[in-house]
Amino acid sequence: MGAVPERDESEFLANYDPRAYDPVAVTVDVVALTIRDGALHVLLVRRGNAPFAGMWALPGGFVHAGGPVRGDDAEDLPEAAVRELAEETGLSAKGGALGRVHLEQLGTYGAPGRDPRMRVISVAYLAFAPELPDPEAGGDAADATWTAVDALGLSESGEQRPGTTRRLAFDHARILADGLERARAKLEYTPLATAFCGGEFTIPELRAVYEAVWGEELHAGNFHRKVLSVPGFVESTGATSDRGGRRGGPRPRLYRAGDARLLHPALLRPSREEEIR
Amino acid sequence: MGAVPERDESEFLANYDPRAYDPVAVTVDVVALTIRDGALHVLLVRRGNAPFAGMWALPGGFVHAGGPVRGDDAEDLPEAAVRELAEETGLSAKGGALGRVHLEQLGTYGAPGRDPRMRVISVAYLAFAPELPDPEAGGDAADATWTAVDALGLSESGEQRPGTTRRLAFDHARILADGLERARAKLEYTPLATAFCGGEFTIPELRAVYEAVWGEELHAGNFHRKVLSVPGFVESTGATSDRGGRRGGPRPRLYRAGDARLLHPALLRPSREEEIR
DNA sequence: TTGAGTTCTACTCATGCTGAGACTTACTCA
DNA sequence: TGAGTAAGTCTCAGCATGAGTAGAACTCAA
Repeated sequence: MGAVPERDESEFLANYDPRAYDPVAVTVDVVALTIRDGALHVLLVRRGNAPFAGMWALPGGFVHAGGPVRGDDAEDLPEAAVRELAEETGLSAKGGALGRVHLEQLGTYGAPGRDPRMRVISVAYLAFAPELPDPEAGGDAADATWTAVDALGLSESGEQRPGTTRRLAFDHARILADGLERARAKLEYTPLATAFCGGEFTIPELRAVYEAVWGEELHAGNFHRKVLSVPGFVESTGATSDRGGRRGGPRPRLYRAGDARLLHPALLRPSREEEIR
Repeated sequence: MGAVPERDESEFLANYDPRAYDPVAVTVDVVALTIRDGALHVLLVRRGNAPFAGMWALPGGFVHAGGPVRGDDAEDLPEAAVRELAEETGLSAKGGALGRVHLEQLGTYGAPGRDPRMRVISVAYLAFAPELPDPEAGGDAADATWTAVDALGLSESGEQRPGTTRRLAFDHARILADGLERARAKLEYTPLATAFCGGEFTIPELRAVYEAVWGEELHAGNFHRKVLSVPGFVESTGATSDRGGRRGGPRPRLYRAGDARLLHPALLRPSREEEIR
């Protein structure tokens, strides 16, 4: 990063042969999450090509490395993640529906044998999106849909329970489980729940995000107090929603995301005794 | 992960040519941290070969992919991290000094141009170690030492301040900065500070770990109360240290790590107002 | 040997955050 | 129009925290 190579490195580089090593491929896979109908959904594509043709998978694909074969189109890892998301779903990357998604690196999965073709190292990304239009399949994907996470029968250990109809290819069940756990944790100490909402939202809508991701009901009054008391979490627009709740109740006020990057104090999920040991 | 390939995949795999893509290399780099003389130290090696020969770097190297060139020695990513750590430092991996280190994945760095040789994707690991013997250089390393983190002049943005003598190769300053921030955060909500101590330790020793990593003095009384009140953080051995503090004071009692995996409630670092916005 | 200085451990107290519940008000739907 | 629902505010008890005090045990130097 800004460091200057030594003098005699040019000679070294001229004689360097990358083909002297065993080949490895690098892919990106994206765990894209959104809230639909009050439930957490993940974007899945149906694989059109081998391996695992016909099974469901996270959107993703090979990183453009840049080099002699395909030309000098080297792309950075987050770029590759956005490109794959756009290609396989038909959603437009810049300014379009994907413009406002939060994207962060989740982890890298590289166990030998996880891809039958060759040694593949997959860098997984996690995306939080407000409600997006239905995707259109493209690229390698035969189909692409938002799928309710609950319908995938994921256990905490990263496997799908027997009897689940929509089975995931590769080690994507493990990656998705890790992504969900990361999302649950991030809601505690960052304001990223607002990334699931549109530009303006109500506190009950924000609470619905927490309830969908954590799978738990929260105390409405305490949640309200907490959100307003954490500095920079939300800021008031002064406006009021034009409708009350679905089944009655007064019209909630509208807020937008504040400028905080961390919630302090954090908004901890209730009772996680099981996870502590 | 347990999924069975479809019937006609064998034909597909027989015709698959991994060389049809631009070559990418995958490396692992390790941010190995320990406490020496009350200060946080990181393991650095002096590069013996180009690129960046003579500069300091995190221990690391290429992952053995397995395949036709080098033989079927495919290794998983954490394995590669432990192997590189052992090779470049002379510390023995299994049962030896490296036997009790905590290892976790930190993140993956793959910007085009970060390595002048070719497109290199580096998977970084973070290791927490109790006080280890001085390393012996090996492998590609011309030298290997524990270096005080404070001496590297790292800014929060992941760059070295001008005037720092020991300059880091590649984007290793960025990786190290990310590793330090991860370590600081992990001490808050996990009992991993105990991984910096030996098998038995005193509460003042544990406090010294927190103070070294956070760079802040803690209130001794409150720290003591907190550590003992969090369930599963430490358990008593019943024994007492055979010496008081360096400059006086009663002999502290000895504890060992408990069975908790998360601290609840967390042990938050004081006053981070700056980091919130 | 003694005394000054240090530190472990335990305690107190004020403050602030949290969970649980009650209550008022405003809205939807039948 | 009335029953049911939910937003927003409030109260109260319990717990965790930060800050300070105090006693006892130890090291080190005079």
